[in-house]
Amino acid sequence: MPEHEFSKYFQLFNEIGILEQLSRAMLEARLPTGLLASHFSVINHLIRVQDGRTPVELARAFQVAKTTMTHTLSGLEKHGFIEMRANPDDKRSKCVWLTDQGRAFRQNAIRGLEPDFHNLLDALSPEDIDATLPNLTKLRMFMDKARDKPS
Amino acid sequence: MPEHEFSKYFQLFNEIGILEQLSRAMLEARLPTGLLASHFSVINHLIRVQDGRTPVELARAFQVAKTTMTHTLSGLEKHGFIEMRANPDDKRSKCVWLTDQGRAFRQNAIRGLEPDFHNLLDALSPEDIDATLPNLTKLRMFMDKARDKPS
DNA sequence: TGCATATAGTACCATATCGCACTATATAGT
DNA sequence: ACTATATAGTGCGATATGGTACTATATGCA
Repeated sequence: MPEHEFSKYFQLFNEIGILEQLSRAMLEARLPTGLLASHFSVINHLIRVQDGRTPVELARAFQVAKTTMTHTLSGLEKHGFIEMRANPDDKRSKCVWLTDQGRAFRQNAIRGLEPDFHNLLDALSPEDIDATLPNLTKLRMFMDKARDKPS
Repeated sequence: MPEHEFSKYFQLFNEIGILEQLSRAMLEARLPTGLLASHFSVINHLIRVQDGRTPVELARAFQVAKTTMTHTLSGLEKHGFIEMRANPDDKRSKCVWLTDQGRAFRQNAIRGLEPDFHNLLDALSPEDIDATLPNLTKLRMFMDKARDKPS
């Protein structure tokens, strides 16, 4: 692979890394003290795919260690945003259910982000996003699929 | 801001977050045990902007806490990849200098990434990157500029 | 010059994340 | 049914990162 081509992928991942940091900071600035992007992401995921997921399913979805997910969930439970109930299908397992407060937490965070996103209209139009997002999705799906294969 | 527009920004940052995690894992798989993406990034930055930077300059460049950078640098020093020398212009301060081993560490990591990037050709062509990268750069520069302003 | 304030680096503590090991339960093969 | 193996969740220890407070030095201003 020629240097100039290598460099393009390198730059792409570099921008992605910086943007991740900036966007995480933007989100966390809108969250109550003690709550992080990881907490929001889990709640948001439970809304999207329906709650009742098990901790292991969530850990896989976010590609974090099981123990990390246990820790994140215990924080969410302490805030009353989720409830852990027994899994009727598997006595080893539990299911995670959203509470009304958990749903409200998500709504408030999203409402808080709206002015931030509004500001971004000056930097990147919705049409720009339309031109960008499909490529990122394509790359993400490929890397996601490839992640467990041998190198 | 209408919901479908809000949703575009939301999806964009979601993809960015997932891609950051996947690409970090890809990089770290190519690094020697005990070395993380943060270590590589600092060495890489020192190559790009010339070494001799101070820890505070590096912390600002990566937007991490000063203490985090101290910790990362101490790891790099332990591996013999950098040297910390007194700053002749400021007795409070130090300068970070690359060693030959530090430069070799970067070269090896980059060489290791080449097959990974090669595989990505199937997912995202260099032309796709050309269509994507400028938008990401635009967004990153805007957010970077906005990050210290009041909301 | 002298003093107030700002900055660089670090020690210390809190928390997030991860890997390992363990228990309880589930699943597969006989 | 029995046994071997796999899986779910958690306790524990290690490390990465961030915040606070401190010391030494720099800078700005009277």
